[in-house]
Amino acid sequence: MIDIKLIRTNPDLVRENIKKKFQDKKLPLVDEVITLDEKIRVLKAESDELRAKRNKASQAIGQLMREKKIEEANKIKQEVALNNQKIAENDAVEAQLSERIKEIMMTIPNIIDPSVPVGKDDSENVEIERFLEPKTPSFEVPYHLDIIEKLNGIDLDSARKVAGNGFYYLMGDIARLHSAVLTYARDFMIDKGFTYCIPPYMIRSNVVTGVMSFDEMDAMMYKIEGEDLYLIGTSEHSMIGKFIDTFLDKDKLPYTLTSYSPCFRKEKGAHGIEERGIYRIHQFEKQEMIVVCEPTDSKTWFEKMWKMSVELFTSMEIPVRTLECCSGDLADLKVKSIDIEAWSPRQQKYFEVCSCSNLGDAQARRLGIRIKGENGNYFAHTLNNTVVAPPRMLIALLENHLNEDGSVNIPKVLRPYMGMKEKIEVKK
RNA sequence: GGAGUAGUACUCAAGUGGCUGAAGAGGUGCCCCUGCUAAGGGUAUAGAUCGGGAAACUGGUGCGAGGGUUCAAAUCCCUCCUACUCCGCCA
Repeated sequence: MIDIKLIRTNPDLVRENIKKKFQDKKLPLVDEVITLDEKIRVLKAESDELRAKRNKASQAIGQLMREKKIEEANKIKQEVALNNQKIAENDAVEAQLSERIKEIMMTIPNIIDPSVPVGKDDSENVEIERFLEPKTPSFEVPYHLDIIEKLNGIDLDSARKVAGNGFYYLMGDIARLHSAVLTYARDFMIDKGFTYCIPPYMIRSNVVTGVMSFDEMDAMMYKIEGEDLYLIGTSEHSMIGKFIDTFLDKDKLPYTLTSYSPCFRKEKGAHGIEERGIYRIHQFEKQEMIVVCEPTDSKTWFEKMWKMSVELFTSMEIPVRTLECCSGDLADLKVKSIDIEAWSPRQQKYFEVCSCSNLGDAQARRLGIRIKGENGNYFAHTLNNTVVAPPRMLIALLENHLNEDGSVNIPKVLRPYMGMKEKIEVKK
């Protein structure tokens, strides 16, 4: 959500930005919101004046009542009643206008960073840099489910019976590896100076509507029956919710948090063949990082954050590349975003495992996250990035460390979390 | 889950319909007096947010949140949230 003042003072910048994002349909909205904004301000001024009149009249009535001049008071009462009718009418129109303005403002995209490449969709995202040499094993790498099954690491049949499609039992060493990745990633982030946090896994509806649109909510969130509670789709929901409608102390910034949570998603809609197994599921676990900082620091944090992801993955000996989101593929709230993609030896291509985003002040404006400044308050900048999201990242791990006999090598950094085991062996 | 009490500005706190956008105190800023491990006196300072104005300034909203009653609500009514105490239940 951008500042409506920006539209008042620099509508061309906003229009340019919309064009860069190939959302030309939205161009008329700029003019509409300008007109509505003018209308509502005129109306407000009128209402304010009427209210001022009423306040004065009410005071006068009080004065007269004290002096027991009841009749005079009653006369003024009648006038005020008329006044109030007009106020009520104005209020109704005002509510309508402001709702439409809000609706529009929610859809007008955030101003993207000048460094963001212009492009229509994800096909025009730009590869930035590769880290570690992508491997091409001499043998055929099976689908991740087959790798895991051969290691007795998963029971989908029982899961389907117990909870339905989209759930899993991870078993034995695979389950342990899953936890090891999370624990290692947690410690990695703590070493980077982030504060570890376990947030609520359910949130109230007012937080949900604060962090996403109705359509997103409908497509993703599970509601608890009979309660005003939803299961979180990512800990970002709880973590950003932590800051809704708050004033932050300048000297406590930046907030650098790394949170663990299970994530629950409905995942409505059809899924492709490549999304079988544990790629897209209703329940998974994730370590996340978020930063709330001074506006002047967000660019620096953005660079630091995606580099942390790269470092984390390369430390587990998984080749990755960074891919910059082009203007058209960038979500409306984002200023800039970089995906980290891990190498899949089976598919001989990279696939997304992390997404690092700088939201500028758009999210903070929408949620009322402000910093107390010496000369007035201003909105903070917010950023978020995946640390690791197993089981998905497990796919990358297993494929990259697979041996021809079906066993999987455990990267050195994970061994302390795996009882110093070096390998997960195929069970006979 | 049941019963009770409470939620006012940076903090504590007064306030049961108009004279309260908020007494009083603490805190903080400045000044004075005094002088030694202190204290006293004076004075200033009220947040947030949306408007108008070049500015001085000025209008609206605002007393946990949202509704309602009224010419007028911190004050009365309803719903919700939070905290505390007691009871019940339970990892």
